[in-house]
Amino acid sequence: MNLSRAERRSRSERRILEAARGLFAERGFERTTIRAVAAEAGVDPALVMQHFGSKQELFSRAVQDAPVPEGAEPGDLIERMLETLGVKLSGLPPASLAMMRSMLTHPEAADSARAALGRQIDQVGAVLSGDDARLRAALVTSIMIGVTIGHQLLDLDPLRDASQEEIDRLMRPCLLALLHDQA
Amino acid sequence: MNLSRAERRSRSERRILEAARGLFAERGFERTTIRAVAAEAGVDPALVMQHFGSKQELFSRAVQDAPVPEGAEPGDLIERMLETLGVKLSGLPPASLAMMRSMLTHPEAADSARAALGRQIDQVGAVLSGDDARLRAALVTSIMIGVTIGHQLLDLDPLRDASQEEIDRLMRPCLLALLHDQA
DNA sequence: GTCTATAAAGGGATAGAC
DNA sequence: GTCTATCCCTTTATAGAC
Repeated sequence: MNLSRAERRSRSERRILEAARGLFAERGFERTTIRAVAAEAGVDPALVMQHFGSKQELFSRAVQDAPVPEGAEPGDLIERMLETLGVKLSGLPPASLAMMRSMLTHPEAADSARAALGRQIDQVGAVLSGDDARLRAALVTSIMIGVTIGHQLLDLDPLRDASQEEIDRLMRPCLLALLHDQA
Repeated sequence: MNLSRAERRSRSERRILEAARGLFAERGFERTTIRAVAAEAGVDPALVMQHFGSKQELFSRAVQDAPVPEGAEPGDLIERMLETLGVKLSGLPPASLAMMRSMLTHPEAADSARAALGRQIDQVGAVLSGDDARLRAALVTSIMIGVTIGHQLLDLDPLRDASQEEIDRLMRPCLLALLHDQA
């Protein structure tokens, strides 16, 4: 039984996007080639272009679902933060990894990241009180990025070997010190 | 009065290295071209190759002085840490920026960074007590990376606008919570 | 819808003149 | 020591056949 054009098309697209996410996450934008994506997806390089028009567009589409991970709504902010960190340290979605991997070298990725992080900072900042609310929010956000990079992208030994509970336990007072109201 | 060959050579080398550091710091390894380095240094592209043999070698030489910033010797660890952070947030040397900028996408840079960070983690860990000394050291190190990236490479608004004293004041209890002895 | 062929550009590296 | 000229490979992107 044959598939319709549309079915085949969207099936190819999905496979290409998946392959792209994986490679962008692994190698970053510059070192990922259309050819490699096509090979990984088991299709022809020209097909990738046919579907997405350009490498940049492919990147945008592959990454758009999950910019840099957000998800800090009011509530038990710290617990939410740790929860998010937990997600980050276990199974951060490939799209987010791709974003982070590329944000220091690819200008467009940097812009997206800045925008996404800005939103997150605003969200967290809105929950905090004090003149320095946004600054504290920015520091917390940066800290989360640092731990995520150390763990997921640089693969630092002690972080890789640690259980999530341990990291939780150690990071909680640290985040608390930064988020807790103070002059 | 003419300069000797050796003098001219080392003068060129210095200018090339300076230009390379700047561009690697700004754009990362992949997006920095030999041609651009040469233009920035006001020399011929071929001369760059003549001096350094390959782009990779140029990168290594440009970055070797200051891998990822270390400098955490025993003593008042936290104050040292903050001091280092202060340096990072004001005038981190271009070589270190180049290193950080490239460490997520350039495999060789990643290796160097891992090694340098590993040394730093060991140093900090040696000062701490408890089974989780190394893990705490790794977290502190990652935090410093995160704040530095947010400030220097991503240029997050609240961090750019903040004074060093403010950041100091906010980060101190945060680092203290992580470094202070506990079960 | 997918592939072949190829255009077009960019960039690392080399040989040799000056 | 430095520059000119150039090779050659890689990669994105396009045109058109099947």
